[in-house]
Amino acid sequence: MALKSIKSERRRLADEVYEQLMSAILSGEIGPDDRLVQEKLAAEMEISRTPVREALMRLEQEGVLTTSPRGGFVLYRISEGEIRELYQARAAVESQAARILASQNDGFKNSELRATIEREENISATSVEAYFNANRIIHRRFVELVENRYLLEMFDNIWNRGIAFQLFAAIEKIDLSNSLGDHMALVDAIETGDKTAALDVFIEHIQNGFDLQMSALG
Amino acid sequence: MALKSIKSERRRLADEVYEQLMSAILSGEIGPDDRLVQEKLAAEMEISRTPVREALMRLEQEGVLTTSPRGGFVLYRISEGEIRELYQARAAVESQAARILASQNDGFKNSELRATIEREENISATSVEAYFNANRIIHRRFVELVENRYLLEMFDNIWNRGIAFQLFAAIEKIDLSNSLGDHMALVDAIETGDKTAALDVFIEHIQNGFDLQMSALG
DNA sequence: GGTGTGTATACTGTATCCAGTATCCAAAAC
DNA sequence: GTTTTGGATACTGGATACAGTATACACACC
Repeated sequence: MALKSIKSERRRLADEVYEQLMSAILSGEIGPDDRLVQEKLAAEMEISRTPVREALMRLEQEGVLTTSPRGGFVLYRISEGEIRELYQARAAVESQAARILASQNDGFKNSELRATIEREENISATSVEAYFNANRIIHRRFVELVENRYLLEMFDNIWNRGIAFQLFAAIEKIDLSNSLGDHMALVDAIETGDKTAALDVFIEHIQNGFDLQMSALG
Repeated sequence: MALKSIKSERRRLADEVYEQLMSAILSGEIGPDDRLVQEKLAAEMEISRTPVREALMRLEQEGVLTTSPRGGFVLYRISEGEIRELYQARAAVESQAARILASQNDGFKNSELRATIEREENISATSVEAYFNANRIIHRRFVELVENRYLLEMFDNIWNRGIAFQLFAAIEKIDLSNSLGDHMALVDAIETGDKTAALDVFIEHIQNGFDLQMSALG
């Protein structure tokens, strides 16, 4: 007899709320002009304010939301300077991931990366979110393969902050089809086994993304 | 008439609790065998459970605490594998900081770094915490000077996780007096303006710390 | 003595309640 | 018409109340 544990890791209601809000933000259902008020949300979801409050505060702490002076929470409006900082932080995490992958130079991981890129860039998506997601999945895969929970956590943390504006995709979507070569080139660099080269290529790739972003914003 | 704003940025009670707990952990007042129970803490601090709960959950989310099966929270016991990951994450953040500082090669910042190292290593401290703190301040200064809030946030996040074990100081304290040269060498590398060299030196420095840590544990 | 079962206890998550504070609006004063 | 000001309103943070669940302990049974 081998019964499976049923308890499915004690889920808090707040987590549910958190996820719902996150996906509503990602899908654009919640926009920059929406004010999120505890009471309203609680009523809508037919639960009490307590778990809603928790979820909102967590999103605030993560930099996705901010308190509005009129009460309630709104999407955090990132400044131009912060965008630069965010890209720098991204570079730190992802380039270090690349460096590690290069030093491992694991054939299986490399082909896994290529497969992911292939798969995600072949999606026939038209919406911005779809592009954002594809790009995110590709970049995330590099970090996942390092098998370092903290790096991955930092990665998610950074990308979540850009979520409301699809920051890291706003431009890349324009020519995502062209960028296939770019992403593959990242794997190429890793495959040389040259740590420094791999790191540099990543930093450059991200720098390019930043430049495009900036020129797009004006 | 120029009156100063009085409102002193709306402080939440939960923040107070958070800080008290954090410093109690840092000072060792709260040890690995202590169980933190909402009701008890609330009673002790003479407030309700609500803000206590918030603070505890925040510490849990940050990886400092974890829920005990018997209820309550306890210090998160980091595994050996996680220590490796944590050092890797540190390397990502701090080496990228070094890279940026090298590219700026700002004389003022460099001397600021030297001053900090000088100051902190001259403390005549005997306690582990004091050493931990000095080391933390030194390393933090590098990241601060990059003026990137996300990098700094990641730095704090990482170091907070090691807090309960004074992870990053456990060894360095042994020969902190010898390590003055080491830290100064970091600045030297930055001062060459060679981005890659600066990055590599940092990675190596952190790697050394990890090796020492491991040999001490194992 | 060891093993299983029922019951008390401890502690949590969620709901509700209460009090304070900031915002908004509209009427009064200039 | 503009500014001041009193008061209603909206919303939050914190306290309290409630109910469910997991752990621990003691007693019964073999």
